[in-house]
Amino acid sequence: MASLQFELEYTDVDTKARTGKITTDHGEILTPIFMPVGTVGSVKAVTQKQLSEDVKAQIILGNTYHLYLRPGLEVLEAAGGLHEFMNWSKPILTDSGGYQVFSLSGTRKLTEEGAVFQSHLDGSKHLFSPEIVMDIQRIIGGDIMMAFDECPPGGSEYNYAKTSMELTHRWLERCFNRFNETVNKYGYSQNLFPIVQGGIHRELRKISCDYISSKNATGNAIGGLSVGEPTKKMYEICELCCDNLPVNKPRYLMGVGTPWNILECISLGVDMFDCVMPTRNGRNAMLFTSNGVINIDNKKWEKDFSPVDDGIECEVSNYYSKAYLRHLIKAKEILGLQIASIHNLAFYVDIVTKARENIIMGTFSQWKNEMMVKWQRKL
RNA sequence: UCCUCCUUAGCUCAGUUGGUUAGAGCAUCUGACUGUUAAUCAGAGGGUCUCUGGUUCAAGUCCAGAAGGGGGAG
Repeated sequence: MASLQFELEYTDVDTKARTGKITTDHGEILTPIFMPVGTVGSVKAVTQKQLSEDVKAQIILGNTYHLYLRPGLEVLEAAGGLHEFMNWSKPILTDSGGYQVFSLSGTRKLTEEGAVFQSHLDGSKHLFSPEIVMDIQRIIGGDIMMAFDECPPGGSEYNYAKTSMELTHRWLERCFNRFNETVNKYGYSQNLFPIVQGGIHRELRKISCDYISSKNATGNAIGGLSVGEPTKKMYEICELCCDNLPVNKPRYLMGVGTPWNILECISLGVDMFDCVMPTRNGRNAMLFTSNGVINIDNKKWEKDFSPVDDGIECEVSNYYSKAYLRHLIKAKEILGLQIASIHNLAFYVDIVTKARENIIMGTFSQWKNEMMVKWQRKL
């Protein structure tokens, strides 16, 4: 079984956008790609069949911290890994818990050794060291494992960002050591992606990019963005990172973002995205559509029997009406959450698919501008 | 015909012994949500307290009528 391969295909003439093909033991991924987030082995409100057939997802995420706490490693190992456990035969990427260092900062302690989390489920304490996180991800069995990093808040000043980045780098060394001295458990290869940090400080990001690149990993990630910094800053740092990471390896921008964030960052050279927004905001009645962003909760949709979105190829989006979906959401029916989530995810996947097509056709820049104008128009 | 209870926000209702700008839930509308502790959170608008008189320094609160409605007795 071979490690992940990345084949760079087309590069846009006007921007730094590019298309490519990632090959894993669970199949191919065409880039740019958006990866639905399935934290606990479930993309909330969406079945695996719907993910494949309606959303057309090529790869999904799982989360080390959450899966470790529940169902736990015994169950995951007995199941034969997360693919088997959840019946998902396409690629899986597992986040390391580095984001939880940020999002659960109130219930964890950081040391050189690692992070001690206090479980949000029962209050019990758990050490996440780079080594332990590698071991856990071996058991979960994702095709792509993420390095254990510290994700500092977006506003962190230089000194903190520097200290944090250096810790992340030392942890990275330990991650690779452990990764290299262990093997996969289920017969297919796993890959370890290191993560660039450095906050919003250009010089730190440059240092981090160089260090991360030196690991010669099969793919590289940009972390620590979309965590409170201004959007302009995010783009600036994202561009700097893309410029300083290997050209012939996939670049994964973690946690980003809105559809317009994604198009912008594709134009800067990002290949892979993931974000909770389509599912979480969908559950909160925010719909991303071909005609703009709408709040399906509003009374104005009460008698609008037109499809949720007929501008994308998704049966669910084409089939159900806005009025019906509004009714379901208002009535707090589970089906409403399902339709909203499936639609938003399908829209996200559609956006990156169209981005890919336009890059190949050489019309990316023009198409992107048209989309940007469209999204500013709120229905 | 009599007795009794009710009438406060679009809806369903709280409003202590009469005492600051009359509250809640839902609904409506705004925000927020970016490697998920979130089917969540935050906020705004909206009321001649059914009407007419009266008592009182002061009435959604007390009194008398009227109107509409619920229940009961003939």
